[in-house]
Amino acid sequence: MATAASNHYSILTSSASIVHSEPGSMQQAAAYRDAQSLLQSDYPLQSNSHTLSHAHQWITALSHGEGAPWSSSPLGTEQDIKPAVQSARDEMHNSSSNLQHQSRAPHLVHQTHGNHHDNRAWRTTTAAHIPSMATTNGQSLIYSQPSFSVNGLIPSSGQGMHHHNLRDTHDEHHSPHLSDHGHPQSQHQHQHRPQSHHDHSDEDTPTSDDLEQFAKQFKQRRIKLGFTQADVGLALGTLYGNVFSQTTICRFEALQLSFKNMCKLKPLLNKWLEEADSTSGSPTSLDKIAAQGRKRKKRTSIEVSVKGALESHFLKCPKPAASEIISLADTLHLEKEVVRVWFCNRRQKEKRMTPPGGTLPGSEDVYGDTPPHHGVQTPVQ
DNA sequence: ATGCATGAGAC
DNA sequence: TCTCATGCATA
Repeated sequence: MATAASNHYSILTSSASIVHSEPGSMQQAAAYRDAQSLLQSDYPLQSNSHTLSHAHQWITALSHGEGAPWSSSPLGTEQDIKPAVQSARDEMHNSSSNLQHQSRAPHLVHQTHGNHHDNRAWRTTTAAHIPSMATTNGQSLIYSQPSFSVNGLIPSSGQGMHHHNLRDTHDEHHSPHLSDHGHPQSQHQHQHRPQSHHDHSDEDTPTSDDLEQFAKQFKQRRIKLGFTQADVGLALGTLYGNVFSQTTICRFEALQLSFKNMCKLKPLLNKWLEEADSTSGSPTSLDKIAAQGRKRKKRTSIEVSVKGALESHFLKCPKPAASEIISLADTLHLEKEVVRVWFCNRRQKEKRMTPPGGTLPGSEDVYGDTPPHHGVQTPVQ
């Protein structure tokens, strides 16, 4: 208890903290129980009436908001609209995606009309040509890259050493190559392309199905090849100059990133898969970079009860005003900053493709619906 | 695997 | 001050 109040900054000198991410992780978050887990798994503390009403709210939002504003905005405000609209958009986005997944039959959902509300990152241009990969997939979607040495993958044996661009001092900014496509979010990565190019079947915005499929396949292969999530993250660094952490790879596999982010990472991971596949057989030596000391606020652990309080506030008001945050912080005996960040993270969580949470087995039929599609149940080990 | 945190960029 | 991408630290 009394967390937060006494946090200090720890100067850590620890080294290589992440070297193990067991290849045998067998928890596959059942992908689409969205609303389910979203409403339940997080805070079972709340009453059902609460959760249900929340869900209902979403449904309402959806029914009247078919033509999502962000679905057709060509350029400019593709990221966010306005605070007011924003929240509405949030809910709509979620509800729509949730509902979509719930009510849909195995596949065939996208296409049909060029506008599925699920998106905000994939600009509805056309999502009707992708299924080809979703079903058979594999690596038909690799785009030609200059040419990267494989040592990004297999730093080991014959290679000796490689230069990994340290990500430790990440405060500088990610990496040189990122500037390639501008900046992460609001820019335009490569999404303003009408269709001038063809050949690559890859850059097309994938559908949520595509992403799900790919993520699964990716994980399988990765495991089969004996790489950890951390390995992949590092390999991407050597291949592309963008190092990613175990966390990010993990979230990708679990579809816990935003659509946009998923779309951005997919090509990279796909490329990695290709490389890894072609060079499978070679040994892998893990060469981890020890973290350098860096100041970082100690992670505040918020008590369960306090979390519950925050959560209920969130349900009422996902975007509390500064003053509200302050009073809340005061009430809960937390730092204002902690509360603020909590809400930010909470909102962000709402926007993920698939909410985290174990999705309790057995209690999922609340919506009379069921999981899932993909007729190919690949045992993800 | 995930919770809390950081920082850049957009309002 | 928010969003968004990302990751250290930790459960």
